[in-house]
Amino acid sequence: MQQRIEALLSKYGLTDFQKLVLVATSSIPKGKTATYKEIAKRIGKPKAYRAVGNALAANPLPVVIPCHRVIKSNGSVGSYSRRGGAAAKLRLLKRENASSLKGL
DNA sequence: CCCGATTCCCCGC
DNA sequence: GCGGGGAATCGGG
Repeated sequence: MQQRIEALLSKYGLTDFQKLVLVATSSIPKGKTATYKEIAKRIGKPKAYRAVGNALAANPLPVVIPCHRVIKSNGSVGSYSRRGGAAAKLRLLKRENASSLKGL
């Protein structure tokens, strides 16, 4: 479970906050998406939405952590690993979960 | 010290 | 009611 992820992240040299965010992200239910704020709230820092994005940006396990499932509060995908990646992320979400996206 | 995958509030029309 | 801009906030290098 997520516990496995935390142990894995530990060897990546990440901090507690990083691991916390990544684990919370990996815990996102299938067929659904979570907002940065939701993740921040989940880890106990509802105001750390920005830090949450930072943690996801350092996500060393993109195969275990569906960072593409994490979007903005207004329904937009926000950004991704690199510029323009948002389009791929949106496409991925539509193909994987078809969640409540904004619609481009 | 500065920046970053964000969010919310206020103002104007 | 809608759109745009600025400030606030948290952590990491």
